Amino acid sequence: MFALADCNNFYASCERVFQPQLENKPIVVLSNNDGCVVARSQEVKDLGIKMGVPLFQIKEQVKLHHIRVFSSNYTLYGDISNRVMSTINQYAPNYEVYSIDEIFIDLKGFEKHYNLIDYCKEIRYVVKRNTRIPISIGIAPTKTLAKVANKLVKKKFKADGVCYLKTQEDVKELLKDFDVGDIWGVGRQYEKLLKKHGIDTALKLMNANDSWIKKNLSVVGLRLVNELRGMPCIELDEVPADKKNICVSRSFGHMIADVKILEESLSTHANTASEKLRKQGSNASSISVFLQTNRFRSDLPQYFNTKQIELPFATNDSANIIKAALKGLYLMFRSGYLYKKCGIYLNELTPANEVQLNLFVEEDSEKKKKLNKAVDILNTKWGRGALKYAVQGTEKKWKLKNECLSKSFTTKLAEVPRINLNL
DNA sequence: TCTGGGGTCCTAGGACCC
DNA sequence: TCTGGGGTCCTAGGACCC
Repeated sequence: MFALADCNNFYASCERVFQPQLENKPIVVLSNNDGCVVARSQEVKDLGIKMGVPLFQIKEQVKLHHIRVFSSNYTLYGDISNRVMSTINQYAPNYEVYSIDEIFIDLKGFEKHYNLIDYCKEIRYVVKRNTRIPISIGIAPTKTLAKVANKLVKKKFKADGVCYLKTQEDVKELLKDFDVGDIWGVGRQYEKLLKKHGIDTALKLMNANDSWIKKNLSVVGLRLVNELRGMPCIELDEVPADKKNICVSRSFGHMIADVKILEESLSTHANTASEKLRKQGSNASSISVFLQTNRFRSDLPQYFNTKQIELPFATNDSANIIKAALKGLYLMFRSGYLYKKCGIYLNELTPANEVQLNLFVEEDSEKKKKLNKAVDILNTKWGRGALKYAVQGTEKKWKLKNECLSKSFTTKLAEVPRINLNL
């Protein structure tokens, strides 16, 4: 038996934690660069504002309904997420943190000692009490059904906050009018295909023909169908696997023509990517970098390019990776364009303790490894970017737009809320 | 004016081997 | 006219997730 706990309107709820005056007020949270809506409070969902719309397209509604607008504050959301997760895992030793606002927990055997609905209601109550974040919980025999149950809480059983698909009859009854496109693993393309063939509900998908599913939706689809039938095919992933690729990219706050500023931006992304690589204890054997103009500006000349650079040996040294990234940049760069975005991928990741020796090139020295370690420790202590490479520059002319950023209430001493007491 | 970022898995098809 | 059979590895592209 699994449960999926999911934070309601997570980013919007985080903004309310230290600003209770926002309770019951419409809130949207924007993507990086204050571009698109990536999170909405219930009030905004009720207004019919869709996920992912660009802010400029809803300017009128924002004004009309006094919608509070926030830039995304991942420092805050990440910290609140950790608090929610650690509260929940006190109730379930086996769990998988699936995303910033979702956690699967293993409830196998719990039904012998507890009423599962009451147990999950208590989790909800304590999470709300400890963190002020409202959550919903779906309980079912497979992860896919737990996802369905979780969605049903929001659609049908909001007041309960918990939905338990206990028997096969419950499942059939509730899947009967559950839209096939709302199932975990059915995206836009599969939804279109399934509906074209008359499979428009979860129940119909559950009863679909196996070989047709395998042929059209591959083994992934077949697994999904079996999960709907109550046959667990997707296990709890308790230890997150090492990343196989690491990507760091950002749009610029303004369009950029100057290669000097591109150097600063790309080397900063290369440095961040190297930090991530060291954090998971891996090396990269090759990187690729990309550079692109603003694809929405059809009035401007467009350019996109990407370059793959083989590293002489597997490394996680920032200096090596920055050097390779810049080499790629010089190969790609063409003057006369206004650029909007660049980024780096680290590929062919291998464990850092298994470096293949190269007969002709000397691999990273102990000295370099110590240097990176020291830099990482200092940046952890004093904040990202406390120590950086000169090529990263100091002006950050390329930096993101985030004009509506709330404070880092829980992670920056200077921004911790103050309370005046008149005793 | 203005349009996000970071991942995974699977399959088909080509290149190559004997 | 007519041209085998079986396998691996790699990559690009397409699907999905948050």
